[in-house]
Amino acid sequence: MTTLKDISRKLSISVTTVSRALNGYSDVNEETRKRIHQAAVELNYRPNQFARKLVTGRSGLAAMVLPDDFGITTREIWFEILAGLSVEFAKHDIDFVLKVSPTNQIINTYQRLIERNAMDGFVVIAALPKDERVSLLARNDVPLVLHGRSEQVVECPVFDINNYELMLQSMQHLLEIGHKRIAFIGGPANHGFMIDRTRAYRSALASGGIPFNPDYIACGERMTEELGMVNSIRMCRSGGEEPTAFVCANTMIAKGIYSAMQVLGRNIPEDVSVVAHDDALPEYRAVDFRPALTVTRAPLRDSSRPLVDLLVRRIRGEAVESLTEIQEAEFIVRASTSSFKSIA
Amino acid sequence: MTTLKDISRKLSISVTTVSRALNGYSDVNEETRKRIHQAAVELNYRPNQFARKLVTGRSGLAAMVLPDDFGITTREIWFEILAGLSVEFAKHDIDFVLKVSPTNQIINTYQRLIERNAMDGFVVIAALPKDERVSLLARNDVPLVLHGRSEQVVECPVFDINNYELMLQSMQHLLEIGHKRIAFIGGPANHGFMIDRTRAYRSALASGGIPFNPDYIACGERMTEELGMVNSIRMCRSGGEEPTAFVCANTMIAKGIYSAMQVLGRNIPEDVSVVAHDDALPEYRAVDFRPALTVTRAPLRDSSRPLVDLLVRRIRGEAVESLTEIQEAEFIVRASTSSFKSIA
DNA sequence: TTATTAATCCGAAACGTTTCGGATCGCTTT
DNA sequence: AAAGCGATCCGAAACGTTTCGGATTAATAA
Repeated sequence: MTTLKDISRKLSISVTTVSRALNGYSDVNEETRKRIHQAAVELNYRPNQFARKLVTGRSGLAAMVLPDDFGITTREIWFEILAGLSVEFAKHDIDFVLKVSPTNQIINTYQRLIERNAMDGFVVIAALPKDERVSLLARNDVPLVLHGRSEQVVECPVFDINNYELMLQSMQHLLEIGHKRIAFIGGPANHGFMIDRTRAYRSALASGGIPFNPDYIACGERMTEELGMVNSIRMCRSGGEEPTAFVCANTMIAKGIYSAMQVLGRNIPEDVSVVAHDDALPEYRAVDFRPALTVTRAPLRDSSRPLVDLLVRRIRGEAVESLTEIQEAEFIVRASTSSFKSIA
Repeated sequence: MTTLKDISRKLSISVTTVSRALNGYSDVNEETRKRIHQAAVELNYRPNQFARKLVTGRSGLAAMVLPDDFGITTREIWFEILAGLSVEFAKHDIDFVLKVSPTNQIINTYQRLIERNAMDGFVVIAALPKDERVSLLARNDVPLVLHGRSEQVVECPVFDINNYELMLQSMQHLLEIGHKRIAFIGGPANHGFMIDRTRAYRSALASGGIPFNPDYIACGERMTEELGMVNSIRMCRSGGEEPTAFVCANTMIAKGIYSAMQVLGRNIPEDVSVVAHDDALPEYRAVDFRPALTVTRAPLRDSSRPLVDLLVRRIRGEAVESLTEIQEAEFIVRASTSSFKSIA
């Protein structure tokens, strides 16, 4: 392995200057900088990360820790996130380490990692309103970026999609085309994105002059096909008035509703309209639904870059105030929604 | 952060002795070792990984690099593997780093990682007969463990399931209950596990006195439901004699066949038997198939521990010869196979 | 002419560990 | 009494970087 000293020897230039040349300091002559760079590529020099860490305190490592029961969603989704983060971090020369921990020991795992002081930063997914992970990291001055918003006033960079707005769009669309009995099937009620969307759901109802009906809202720990299936069936069979439209927190839930409607002999969109939020997973393409699914679309893949950018800027010491990014979703009307005609 | 020097100062003992005490060397008095340990926990001492790496050459990091098109299988499966590896490595105090790389740049990615010299070892999944990744790593003396067997005589630890044997078991079962037209739907033909299974497939046919029919074998790049669906339909519609049994490389393919048979109006197991190999993914439980699926079972999760054990032992310098582990699959007969009665 | 300044360079210390090569001391052998 | 030995400890160097605080030189300003 070639070191700074090797380059220094070859060129009869001090190690200091070699280091400063390679790190782009201004107090080295352009001419010698060129020679040094050339020698560096000739000798195939790679800085030793560990020597560097020892003196700078940076490790070139960022981590994410996930629960071994995979929390709110499925393996595919987690993998989608992981893959995106890995390639984005690589662009910044940061290695991405994955920690899977028993669900009830997540906090301990963070604690140990913090003590070891081996990570430059963390990405924290699926924010809770009062998130213990966030407060622990922040308290220890460990950089983190949060996906989803947390109620805490704690200072940390945040990336999120505009959950309130996208729910509003879906609702307004359904209201405009005449729906009055609109159900919402979503994820765990305590998560930030669900709070925002529920707020938007109720506010849209209110502005449409429609009273809120608690039977028309369903929350589940895991946003899967099954959740969509059982809840839509339950709502349609409860004896009261059936919903004429469903808003789903993701496309998997929508898929479950599609199956349920088939079983119940209802047609989409003639009998019931369906709208979903679409993370744009390759496995669940909204355009491939039959009928094609109307969605608010915000590809999960697109969140990787802002997440790592924010984290990297935080690690570099940028002020937290400037490190917030909210992404708008795109509203795409397809064939799964149509105006409601009372068949009375 | 507390360092060796802090402990040394507090106890008026040299840094050397503190280090040697903590690392379990024999030339330190039991009495002082106790005092040192106690001071270490009191001060909440954690060794600085980077200082250690600088002198020992070990980093406490292991990596896996995967293609961004997710190669032969699905995201769920990759995630299952990743999660298992992460928790197993953690037991050895090794951080698991995930690298996702464009498929055509995999080798470059390895190259860079090797040059940086920042990883203690790699786990390489889905062995090819002549695996460039393996030869590159081995040539550079970087420890690796291989999942699946590679033809190369290169020295590296290997973990695999006994693909030849499990295929033999499936085939013998089908032959015993009278099947003669047995199809095999599997993954990419160039992968080690497919070579082994195809060999077993043909050898079982031969020992049953049945000629090999190339129309009864189908290989695909990705072992998905779709693959099972289109190939089983194709085989049943090709005009020749339909297969009476299918052997599938995994349960997803089997699921595809189930759908196909339903579409074609064939009943399982009355008209056609189905056997699959089962990686025991929680999402595709063979017992939940209707009818329940006969399988050779070898949970993917169970491979994590042997994989990291082998790698860790290799990193510690154990001789490669002793580092091979082949796991047998369990054969479980369920309702998807029944004896073939010619309806002539 | 002398003092100032800008442009370049460099020596040495520091980061926290491990490890090599002794040193010390009290006992046992000769 | 001298030599040898085992148990226990330690000083100092080394790993490869970064960075602080100058040093040198030549050009510019006074």
